[in-house]
Amino acid sequence: MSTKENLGAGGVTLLDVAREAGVHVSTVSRALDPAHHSRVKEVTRQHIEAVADRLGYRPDMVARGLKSGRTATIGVIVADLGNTFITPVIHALTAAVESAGMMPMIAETEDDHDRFANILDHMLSRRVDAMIVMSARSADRQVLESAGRILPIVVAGRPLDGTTLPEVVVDEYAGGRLIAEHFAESGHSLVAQLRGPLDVANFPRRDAGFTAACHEHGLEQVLVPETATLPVIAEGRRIMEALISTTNNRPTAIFAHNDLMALGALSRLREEGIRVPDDLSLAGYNDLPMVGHISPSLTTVNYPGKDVGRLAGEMILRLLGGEQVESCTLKPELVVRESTRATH
Amino acid sequence: MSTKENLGAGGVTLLDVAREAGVHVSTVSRALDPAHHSRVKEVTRQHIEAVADRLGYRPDMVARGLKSGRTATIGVIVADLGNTFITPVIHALTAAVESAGMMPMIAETEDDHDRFANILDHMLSRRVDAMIVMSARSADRQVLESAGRILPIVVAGRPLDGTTLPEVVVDEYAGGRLIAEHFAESGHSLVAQLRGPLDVANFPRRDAGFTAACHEHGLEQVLVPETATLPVIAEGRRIMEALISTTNNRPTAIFAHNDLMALGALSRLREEGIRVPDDLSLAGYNDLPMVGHISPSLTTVNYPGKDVGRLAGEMILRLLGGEQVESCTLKPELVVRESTRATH
DNA sequence: CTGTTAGCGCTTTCAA
DNA sequence: TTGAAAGCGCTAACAG
Repeated sequence: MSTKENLGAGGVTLLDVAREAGVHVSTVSRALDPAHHSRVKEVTRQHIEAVADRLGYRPDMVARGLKSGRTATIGVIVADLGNTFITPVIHALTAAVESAGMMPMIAETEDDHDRFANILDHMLSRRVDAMIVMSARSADRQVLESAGRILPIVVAGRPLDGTTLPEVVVDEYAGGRLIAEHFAESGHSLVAQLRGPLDVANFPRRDAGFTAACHEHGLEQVLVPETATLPVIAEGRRIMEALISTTNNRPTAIFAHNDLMALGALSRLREEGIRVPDDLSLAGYNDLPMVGHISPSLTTVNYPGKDVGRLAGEMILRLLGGEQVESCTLKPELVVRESTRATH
Repeated sequence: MSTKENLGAGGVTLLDVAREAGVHVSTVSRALDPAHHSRVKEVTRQHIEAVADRLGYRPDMVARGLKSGRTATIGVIVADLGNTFITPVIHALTAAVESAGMMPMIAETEDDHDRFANILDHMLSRRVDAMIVMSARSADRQVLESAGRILPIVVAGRPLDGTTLPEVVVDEYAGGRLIAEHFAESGHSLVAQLRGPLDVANFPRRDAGFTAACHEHGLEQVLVPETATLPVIAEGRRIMEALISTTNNRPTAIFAHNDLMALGALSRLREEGIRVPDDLSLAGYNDLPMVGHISPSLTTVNYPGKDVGRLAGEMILRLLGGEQVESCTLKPELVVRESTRATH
């Protein structure tokens, strides 16, 4: 046990182990570092390991970080933990970076630019080795890219228009198209969107894809001028309300820009006595774990979160290894369930 | 710019600022540290701050952590980010510790003991100043308490039987009672539980409270021997299935140990053509943000996540300030919605 | 194969 | 009020 008692990591230092084992601290350092295993005699190594074990030695990553410049920590910034499409992303990226001995450090912006900037700053201060950012809004680009000149950053899940940073994203335009095509095939002719915040690139892209496919298939759109300030249940309700109260020619199918907004819309529709799908078809986006289990189960677009997470994690690892990487775009898939149906 | 280029924090060190400002690094350190503001002449301080700003100085918390023993980081361990009752807890505790300049570092065990032990180890290695643990299963107690001898730990959300660590929890026994009483008042006489994992203390307590109140009110329980391995949708389905297939006298009201399990049960019941609440009443637990919006909206027990998070954060801060703290237990509230109704 | 040495960037005595 | 100096625990040359 060393003299000072401000030690969070367990109190036992390399020096303690060295003394107890009767060798020099650098020998202990080498013996305990898998990368330098080989540079120390087998029997000393075993002896050192035994001593370290007995003393309960735990490496101090803070000290290691100061010396080596690496903290084995990946900063992960998300917008809203309540939006559960990120859960599989986090699981997969954790698994990916964990295999390299790294650990994600998750923080949440609550979709606020100031909080975003703050978190970025904190993470840089804490010297995370790299970052995976899933919370980017267009206003965040400047500060994010300047951080990108300091350490490797991968933008995941939420695309960022005009960024030079590598991205792992899903083809949102294609996703929007899928919904419109599904509506067209089901015989709808008047449709509408409940749009998410336009400064989160996913949503204008879904809008663009949906709108393009509507044109191609001769669907007419009722435009709801309002867009959600956040992609959440309450905002879905609010935009749905706006649609109900202002329109006299009611669409027969609605595309809510994500599942949470669809949930909000659904509950507002129930209050109004409008039945889904009998009176109105409704589709969401993301395929949250629960939306296949509710009534009516939700037609939606699958979000390949596992792949996004795995690829983002692998990309970070490659970046840290000095390799070049290229952005990649995954394909979404339509999931048809009960909330949409053909017109008669 | 210093010579070495392994600097993650922005590249500018205290020394750089000192040189540029024409003072000694210790003066810069004092000038930039709010706690030592006073010990440096006002005009030098302003000058130093200006230089630091111009150079884009960012403190290196790794170096600071090594020297001072504090990293301004609170480890937060959760079981499952997909279970959104934790979202408000995280928001509130973030707000609480943020006011003291600290940042939570969130990690997820996925309800696995080995992962739990690993994360604990990592966090100790990284010298977090304290930890808030919301993922404890009974098997985790040993290792958790031994960590508790190294740094302050608060157990939150999930109680831990027999622990000596301070807790911020909700009265789960009372919560279980609330549901049974509600069933009794609604005229039910044969009821059942879909129980969560018994090594997570919330669930046996809910069971005990529910069972006690059943006895008091003369309710008979159909016992489902199986318990969920995890408190998730799929397990809710599975236990519901077990109840459906083995029982010939069917209960008229069911208490699922949390909302996710209730969702699973609900979807299984729909397949079976059993209507909720017409044929069967169903209650959940936690009041997840979405369960008031689905159909039928779920009767459940409110989980005061905001308070749990705030209190846990404040408790950690007090512990770090050397104060004594006492465990506290919050009261849950019943939320009656559409999924339960009176028998005729 | 092992020991010596020199710091990483910062805080914090102790002197001046 | 400021400077000098020591050192937190560890890694990584370089010697031997």
